[in-house]
Amino acid sequence: MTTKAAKSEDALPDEALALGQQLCFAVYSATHAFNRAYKPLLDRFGLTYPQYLVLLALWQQDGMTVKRIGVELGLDSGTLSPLLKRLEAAGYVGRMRDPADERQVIVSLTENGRRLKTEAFKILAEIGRATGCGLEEVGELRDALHRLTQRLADRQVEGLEAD
Amino acid sequence: MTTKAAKSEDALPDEALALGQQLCFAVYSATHAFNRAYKPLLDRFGLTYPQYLVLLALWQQDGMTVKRIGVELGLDSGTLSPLLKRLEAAGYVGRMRDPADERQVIVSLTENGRRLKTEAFKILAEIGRATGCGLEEVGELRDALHRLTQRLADRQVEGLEAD
DNA sequence: CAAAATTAAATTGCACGCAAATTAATTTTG
DNA sequence: CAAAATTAATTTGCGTGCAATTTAATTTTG
Repeated sequence: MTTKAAKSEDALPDEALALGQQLCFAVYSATHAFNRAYKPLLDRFGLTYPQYLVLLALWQQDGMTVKRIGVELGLDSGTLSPLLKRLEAAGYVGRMRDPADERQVIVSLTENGRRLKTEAFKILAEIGRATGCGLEEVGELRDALHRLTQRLADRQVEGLEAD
Repeated sequence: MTTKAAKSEDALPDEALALGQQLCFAVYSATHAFNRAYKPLLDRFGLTYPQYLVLLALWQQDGMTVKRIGVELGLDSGTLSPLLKRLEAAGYVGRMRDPADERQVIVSLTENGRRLKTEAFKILAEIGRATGCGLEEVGELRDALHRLTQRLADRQVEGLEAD
């Protein structure tokens, strides 16, 4: 025990830094686990998980702008532009400039994209089984994560002026 | 309501597909929120979040092989090799072939890398504040996520033979 | 109303994350 | 013990994510 770091800092024990103790790592790992679980289900349709998220958003509200989709998913145009181009190439969505405001691009489901919605319910059920959680447990965990995300995001906004 | 998809499939209502209802999306969003929260804290050291995870692992157990780090973090060598090369270039770790088994590469903290551990306690405290959760709440959420991750991973392994 | 500021997408550059192929070393086995 | 199989890293290729820049269109202002 030659390294007795941070003893006077916060009285945090060494184990506080252990990976298994970190909430952020638990979230990080769960994200990857979900990605791996979705992959074989989405591969059949040539979709990636983020592309699937875009379709989820469009199934709820078709004809959104790139900007709006970005707000829904928390992604910027730097991520969405090439992703949407691939979704278009795959034949699931179409893109066209809004005649009323040529800056905006409206993304709409194609017939194929709409058809896929039926399959999504099966994917949803499959993933639901894989999580092995009851509906109530899923709901609680989901809400707790939403609250956590919100608090982290709030900090970001405040932090622009604070120390 | 022209699209009445999946009515007979699982009796799942349309809202079941809403982004806000998805546990996977809640996890996905939380991961990004953590990334954004860590970014300004890690930028000062020229570190990315995954690089920071590697350091967390090495602070617990120095001198691990690439393979072993991959097991701890759930990453493969395709991700770790270039990441470790950057950590080495930044002066936080050194890499050398294991003389006893030349296939393996042992990753060790440099003096600089060890020194950074002290800062990590401050980062940890800062993030802890940003989450705005009590220790108990963090612990419960973390454990629930670990259980979820485990169940998803189990499915992956089984799924190799099952339908 | 024209110049300046703002906004929406797209583009560029960099770092994951993963699959697949490659290389080199070790272990298994015939 | 030599050939075959296995293992550990690296490399390559592709799709995110995000910061920063660019381009084009719209809104604000002087």
